[in-house]
Amino acid sequence: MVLSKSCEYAIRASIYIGFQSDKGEKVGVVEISEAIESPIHFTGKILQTLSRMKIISSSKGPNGGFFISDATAVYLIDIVRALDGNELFSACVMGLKSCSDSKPCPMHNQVKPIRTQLLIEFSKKSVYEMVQEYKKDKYFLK
Amino acid sequence: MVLSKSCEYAIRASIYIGFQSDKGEKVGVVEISEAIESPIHFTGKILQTLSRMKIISSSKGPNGGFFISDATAVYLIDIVRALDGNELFSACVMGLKSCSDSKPCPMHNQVKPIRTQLLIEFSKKSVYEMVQEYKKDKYFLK
DNA sequence: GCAATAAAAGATATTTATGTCTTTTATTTA
DNA sequence: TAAATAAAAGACATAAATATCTTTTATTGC
Repeated sequence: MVLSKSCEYAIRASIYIGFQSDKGEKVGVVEISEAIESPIHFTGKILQTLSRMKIISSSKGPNGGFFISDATAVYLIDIVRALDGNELFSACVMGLKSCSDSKPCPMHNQVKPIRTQLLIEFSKKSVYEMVQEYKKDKYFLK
Repeated sequence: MVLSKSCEYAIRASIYIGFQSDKGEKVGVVEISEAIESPIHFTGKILQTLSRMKIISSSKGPNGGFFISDATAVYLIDIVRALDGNELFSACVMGLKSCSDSKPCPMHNQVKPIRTQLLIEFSKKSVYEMVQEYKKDKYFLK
């Protein structure tokens, strides 16, 4: 798989939170996990991570919940890096310790532009944009 | 990570086996795992899989070992598919069950050409080619 | 202050991937 | 046929990812 399950849930949760924030609403973990079809408690953990990473915000207590103050400022790449780190864009395809630009593995140079492209696409896509598309029913979150 | 550890080891093992086969030699799992710096018994399992999948060949008994009869006929994509399946090229980035060409997730259309490109590169690279580069000391196997 | 709410945090469980060890089977050579 | 060799197969162990459950902390409204 390209991204971990945690990361997949994180992306979907961020979109749903962004969608609710767009309406001025905060949203709790139960509603989120129902909306994106993910395990509740596991989702809670992921939201904690996203919160610590300042990707989403949260408030406790009644009328509390998760929200995103500025979805135009959060990009897909931020979520991916927060959950899965940068490996996808940097680790050698063959798992070689010795692989580098100066001693490249057989796939190094072929994979490099592909990764760059993936990084570019992930960097271009904001949560805001994904929320707008979601509002237009262009896709589901499960 | 892009590929599983099993798959990384499988690629490196295949190259080393191809390298030995090129010299007309069969090679055992102990030598392979030393050459590619991988856990011996785990490597044994992976070689069994590659063997079942007809990617490499093996013979038991004295002077037995693993070999590749025609390295020009084995491509990187074959090894990747044998160990990791086709997910890397097909599974939805966000893990959506509903994602498809007609109801694409926000990254579907951006990721599609990238995956196609990765598939093309994996399909172009033969074990033979990787062995030739290895013979020229262009890279290490660990 | 008290009760209710909801996230944060911690402990535990399950599953999957990774790794190890032992036994079995096939082959070769003497 | 017996001994040695090496892969195949099976059982087991460990680590990491995924998932669940319980307790704690912060906040709100009464």
